[in-house]
Amino acid sequence: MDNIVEIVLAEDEPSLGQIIKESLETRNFKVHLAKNGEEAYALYSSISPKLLVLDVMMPKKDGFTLAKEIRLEDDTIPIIFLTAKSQTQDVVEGFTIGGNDYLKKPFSMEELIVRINNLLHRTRTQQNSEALTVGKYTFDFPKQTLTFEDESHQLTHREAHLLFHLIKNKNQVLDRSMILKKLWGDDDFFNGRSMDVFITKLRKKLKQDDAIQIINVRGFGYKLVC
Amino acid sequence: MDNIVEIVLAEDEPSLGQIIKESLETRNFKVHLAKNGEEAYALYSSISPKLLVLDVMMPKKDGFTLAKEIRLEDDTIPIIFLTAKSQTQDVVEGFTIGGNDYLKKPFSMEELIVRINNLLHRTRTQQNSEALTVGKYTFDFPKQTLTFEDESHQLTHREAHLLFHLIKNKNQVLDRSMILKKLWGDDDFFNGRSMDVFITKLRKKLKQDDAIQIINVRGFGYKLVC
DNA sequence: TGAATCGGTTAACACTCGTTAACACTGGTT
DNA sequence: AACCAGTGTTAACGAGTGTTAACCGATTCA
Repeated sequence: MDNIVEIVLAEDEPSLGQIIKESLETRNFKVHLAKNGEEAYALYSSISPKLLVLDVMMPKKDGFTLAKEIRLEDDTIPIIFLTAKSQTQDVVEGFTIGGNDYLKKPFSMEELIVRINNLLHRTRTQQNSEALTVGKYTFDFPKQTLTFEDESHQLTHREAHLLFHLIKNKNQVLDRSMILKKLWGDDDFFNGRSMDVFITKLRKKLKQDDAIQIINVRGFGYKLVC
Repeated sequence: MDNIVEIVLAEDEPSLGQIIKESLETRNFKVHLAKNGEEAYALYSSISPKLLVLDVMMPKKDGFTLAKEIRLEDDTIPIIFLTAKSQTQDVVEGFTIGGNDYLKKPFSMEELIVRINNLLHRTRTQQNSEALTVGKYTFDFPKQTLTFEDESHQLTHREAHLLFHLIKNKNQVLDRSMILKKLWGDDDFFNGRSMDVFITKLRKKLKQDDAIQIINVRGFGYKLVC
């Protein structure tokens, strides 16, 4: 019932990052520290944390940009921005809709912890384990199982993630390079070919319901229709 | 040693009461059915059951009132309330302190049985240890026992620690090298293989509930889902 | 029409993990 | 001391997973 809460913290200033991490860990949070936006995204994808704390100004990918990407996938996960004094108020406030909040630097650890607990309690009521459906299939993402009538198949991690995004964007074109960056971390030739292989695998596993198709849009990406 | 557990069930809707009674009796509980609060109190007094299952809305005496009276005499006996949808969350939760729990109608028999077993097991081990639950299992970390229905198994030290962390991070990926450092002190090749062996052992011991799975995330770690 | 490119598919490969069993170590018993 | 049971580590093999390579058809555009 009382799981340890995992948090991804993105802060490019190493010593500050370390201090925050340690402070939060004394409060029984499990903190994964990233030193830029890209790292934070990778951690977010692999760990599925309960909450994100993002410095706004970071190399590689700033906090706002990162938050926008994450909101495409999950529009409930709480995000707390750490903003410098120079950030103008209205820009920051634009981002505090949804499950967001922000803290101006410098801040006290207590303030941060209070906000984290507020946001966590606000969302504790809803759970994320809803079964997704594709045609006559049922797909349980956390369990990585794909069920057709009474037969369940276990999917691999990659297959499950790819299918998850296809379903989330059902009947829309899923951008090739976006999905590559999301799942593989980088859009290069080999990763692209690798993804094509997984599309083939998913097509095989989904062909029991021939209303389902994964259509290629040459040069753009794939679209799951059903 | 393990006498048959006696339960008093108070439910004013006769057919539902009968169904619950019969279901529980297939699980080797002896169930005494009352059709209102007063009857239930009489049964409680004469039988001294190990546990009570009380519908909240009943004629003559409602479940909460009855529970308050019983608590005057015995403040440890586990009580499970059956609540209708209309009951507000906070009123119900106010009663879940002490040895209480509640179930919202409609519920599955499985849910009820899991809660009964949890509560029975918790009182057997008294306050010193809070029982963790995984699916239909109950796990007592300090005692290193894993219980499924009425069968308890002793876990070894390593098994128990590993399971503990998996449960604490339920539905999240448990980082391979982090758990190795925590339990083995070092992340090297042999320790890694050793951990894999223990994962196998835990899977075997958890396979009586096939809703529970320990999923591998290649390169990252393991995730317990249920 | 022909060249270039993209994607579909299969198979080979490297690597990680699953599983079983043998082994070593510990502490307790006879 | 010899024995034993329980626990955890190491070894070995096989299966599973994901990447790379290779070949081919399809599409696009000059």
